[in-house]
Amino acid sequence: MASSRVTLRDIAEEVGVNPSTVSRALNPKTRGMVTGEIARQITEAADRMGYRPNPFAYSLRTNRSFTVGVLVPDLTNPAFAPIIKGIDNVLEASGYSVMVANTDNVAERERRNVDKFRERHVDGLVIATARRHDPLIDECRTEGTPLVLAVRKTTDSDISSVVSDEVTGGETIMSHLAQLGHRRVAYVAGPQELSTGFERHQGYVRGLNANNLEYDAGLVEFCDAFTEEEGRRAASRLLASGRDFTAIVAANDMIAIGIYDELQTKGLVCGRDISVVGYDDMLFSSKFDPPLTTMHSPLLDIGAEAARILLEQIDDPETPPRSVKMTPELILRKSTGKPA
Amino acid sequence: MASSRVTLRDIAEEVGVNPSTVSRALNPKTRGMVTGEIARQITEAADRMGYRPNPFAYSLRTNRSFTVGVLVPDLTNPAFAPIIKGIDNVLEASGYSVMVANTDNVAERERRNVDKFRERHVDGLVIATARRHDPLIDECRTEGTPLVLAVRKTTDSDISSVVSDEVTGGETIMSHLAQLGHRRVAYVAGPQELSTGFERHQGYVRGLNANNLEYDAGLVEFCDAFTEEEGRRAASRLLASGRDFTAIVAANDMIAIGIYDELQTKGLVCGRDISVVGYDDMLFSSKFDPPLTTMHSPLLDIGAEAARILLEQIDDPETPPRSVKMTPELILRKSTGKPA
DNA sequence: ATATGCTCTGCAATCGTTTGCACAGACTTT
DNA sequence: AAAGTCTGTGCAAACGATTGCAGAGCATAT
Repeated sequence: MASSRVTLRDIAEEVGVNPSTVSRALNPKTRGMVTGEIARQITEAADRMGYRPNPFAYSLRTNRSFTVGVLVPDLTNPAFAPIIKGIDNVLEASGYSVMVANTDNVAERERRNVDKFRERHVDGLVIATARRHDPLIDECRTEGTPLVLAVRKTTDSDISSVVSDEVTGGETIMSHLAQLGHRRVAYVAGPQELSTGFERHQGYVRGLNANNLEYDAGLVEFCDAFTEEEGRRAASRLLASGRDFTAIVAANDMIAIGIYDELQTKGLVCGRDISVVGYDDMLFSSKFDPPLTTMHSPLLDIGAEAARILLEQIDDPETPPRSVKMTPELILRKSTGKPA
Repeated sequence: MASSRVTLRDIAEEVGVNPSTVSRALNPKTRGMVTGEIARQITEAADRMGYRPNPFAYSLRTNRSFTVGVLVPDLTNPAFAPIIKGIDNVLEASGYSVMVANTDNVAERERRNVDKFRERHVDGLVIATARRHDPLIDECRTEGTPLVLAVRKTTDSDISSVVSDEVTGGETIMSHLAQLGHRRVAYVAGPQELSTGFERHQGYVRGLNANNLEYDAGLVEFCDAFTEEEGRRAASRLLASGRDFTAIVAANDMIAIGIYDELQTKGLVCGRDISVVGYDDMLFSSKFDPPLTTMHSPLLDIGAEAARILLEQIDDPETPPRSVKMTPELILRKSTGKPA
């Protein structure tokens, strides 16, 4: 009675009709074609016999796999895991399965996995690894499988994406700091080839202007990656520069942690001697020492929305690309205060 | 030149042979059957034309999908994400794709997803949601798809699993505490229907004995889930009991965090007034306030090893079940100290 | 009464592989 | 030289669905 041993043919024999009739009866779209009573018998038999369509046969015939591929730089990074969860939640409800691939930020692995996804004929792709200029994404687009970018987008606007409004996020942070009285705030930027890194930095600059603070190139340091270690090094450079500042804003929470590390080794206490603000509000950022003031990115929602758009696109490939921008929210905690 | 438009038949026509010959030439196992020169021409043509086998056709014929399903309670939980990453790493290298499903600890969702995996004919399953007595797992076993349990296992020993040595882990923690001079240590246990919760508690009891400390039922509180909130409540009960103790060991880091919360609201300072130890050494446990002394669970390795065993089992279904136990490692940080 | 249309079902092809079987030709063996 | 391997290839049948097409049966319109 168990696994998909029972086929359309079995049911057909049971009921005494042709397999094609069974197929039609079981497919909602064609069910109307078959006589009510027969259709009833067929579904009854199918249930009784425990019929489960063979997905390979189905896919071979239709070229649909009810599968989508998800590409992330790091499954274990709290700034990405929620995205996958959001995707999984909506896709599971729609009967899709999600295949994930971890790329550790290496382009070659990204390409390899996208190729694998394509070979497997996934119905769609959600990619969270995009660079602002990304040949891989270009290929994907021209190649034609539905695609939506999550969190990180390309400069290209005619491709679906769902991200958070990074620049106003960055701007808001600056206003918060300005309001507290900070005049000289340093910035530890993320990789500029990523939209997140780029736009958050843009937000910083705008925030400076909006609050009549002047831009000082000596106050911004760039990281090659969104990592603790990079953050620590940047903070170290900042501190060593001898420049004067009362706050540091980080391009994300991971970098902020690195800043925490460096401040601590230098004997500075964050929140009192100097303010620090992060970005993303990733898991446990409220548990750090001190709890981190940060901009909340609605990652779960981003994932869910990306999945929804992808489904639209799968259902109707003619759907024009759609880009949505979620709004982040400032979370005030203990790492910021009035300037010392 | 692009997607899998080119089939065996195309190559066959190009080279002037029968598709079956092409199939044999391209399959390493049967390549020897075909004349060297022809085989060479075939691979050359295949490369040139960009041949990619159609996975659906392959799977339909062979019933192999080169896909494995992974079931976890929570993708975003740092105590699970690394497992998936470990699995993904080894499976990716072997050409498999991994499908993940998030179950949020709800049995019905576990079943639904396992069913889905089966319908999709995954070649194997790794499950990280098992309860000690788990009907779903029993079914899986009798049903026959290769299966390995990760982190959480059933009481059943004839089923492959890879876990960490929880009881000696728990025991070691107690020895550490005893060595510091603690005589009365409380325990906040995890769900007893999970092997982790159960065995870690067992380790606690053994550790008590090993160090000539007596068991006091009033000093152990049970949690219904490995969550911060449950931990907080348990700590609250403990504190309210009026009992005397100088340390609390938590069944995992999440619970430990909850304990931190409660201590803080009660004005107790962890590491000085009272010691706390966690379990798992999940991401950021070194960043908490204070940095958490905890038992490191080699989650990445567990995932990787689970994947390896699964591959063995897939390659040869007759392989007897294998259970491996990884050894955890105590990480000393700031949350433990001499009794106040 | 014939023509026309409509509804339902069956036939058979197809998707792209793999693989058992038959067989042709060459190579041993006696 | 006849008989018996052995090798390499092709043929065709699966695997289990979907779907265009044809036609049977019946009702309606002419």
